[in-house]
Amino acid sequence: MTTDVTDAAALADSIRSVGLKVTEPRVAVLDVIEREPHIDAERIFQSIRTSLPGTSVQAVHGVLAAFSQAGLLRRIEPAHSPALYERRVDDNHHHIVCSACGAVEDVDCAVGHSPCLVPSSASGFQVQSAEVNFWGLCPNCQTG
Amino acid sequence: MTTDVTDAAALADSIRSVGLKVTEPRVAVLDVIEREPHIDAERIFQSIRTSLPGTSVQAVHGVLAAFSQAGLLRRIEPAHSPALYERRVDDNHHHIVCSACGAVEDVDCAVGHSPCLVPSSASGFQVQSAEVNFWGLCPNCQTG
DNA sequence: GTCGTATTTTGAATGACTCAAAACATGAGG
DNA sequence: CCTCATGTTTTGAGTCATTCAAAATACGAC
Repeated sequence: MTTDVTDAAALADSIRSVGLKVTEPRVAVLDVIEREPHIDAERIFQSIRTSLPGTSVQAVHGVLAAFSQAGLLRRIEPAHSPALYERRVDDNHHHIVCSACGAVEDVDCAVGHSPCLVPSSASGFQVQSAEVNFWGLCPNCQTG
Repeated sequence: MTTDVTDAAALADSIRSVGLKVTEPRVAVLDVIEREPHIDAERIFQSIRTSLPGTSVQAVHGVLAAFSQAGLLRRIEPAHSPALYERRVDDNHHHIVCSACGAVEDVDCAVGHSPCLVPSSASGFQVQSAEVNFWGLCPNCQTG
């Protein structure tokens, strides 16, 4: 149910590895995202508030900002949804969101490696990254 | 500089054609978006406030909501930016945003027709639409 | 164990947008 | 052309997600 010692150590290592101090709130936040990817700040706060009384949503935002900046987390911002966070993998994967219930799943790039980084015409822009979100109905919300 | 009669009539027609009543604020908002695509509610309000004193940002939001719902406008929501609006064209084009100055340009689909609507694995989702935003540096912000 | 600095706490403030009730204008019908 | 019902806008308040700032605190290098 709760984090075992091994996991906690691994989480602490990840945090240390990007040059950040290891603190209780940070380990707790990373742990929650580990077990539930694509979660927003509010729900992270709800998950840790029992084990860390005295924490606030603002604190969670602070931790998330530090992690995102350090490259430990990836922040995704689908339309009509608060920002969601996931542990960063180096691949360039995208997301599919259920327009009915909001469920989010990972989706690999359609063709081989990041075709989405090569738009046909970039109007002179130097393309650095792409943000791709698919919308549809998840299996549960497809009635029939 | 300002809308001539012909344009105003054309705008009114577009509005009527989707079954909405033609009102001053609506014509004004559509006119602004016509000449400056990818604009947000606040800036639309700034553009029309002189010619329509007594208008408010909320009113603009109301007009935009009505237009979006009627399919007259497309609403795009890039990360770190308020919602932007553009006159809807039926093609499935995407956008490229300058990470420095925020400039937005249209981008056609990378390969032929909407390849972005066919992710490799949809995890059982019924894909309905895709939201694709590229990020990079616009010509102006590329120093050197 | 001590101490400087990074981090968290606490509380307030912002930006973008939505909601609701009252005043008003559009355009269909007479 | 005038009237009236209904669709729109106005006005004002309220919400949600997030950020900012100052004070209190904890991490971990020494």
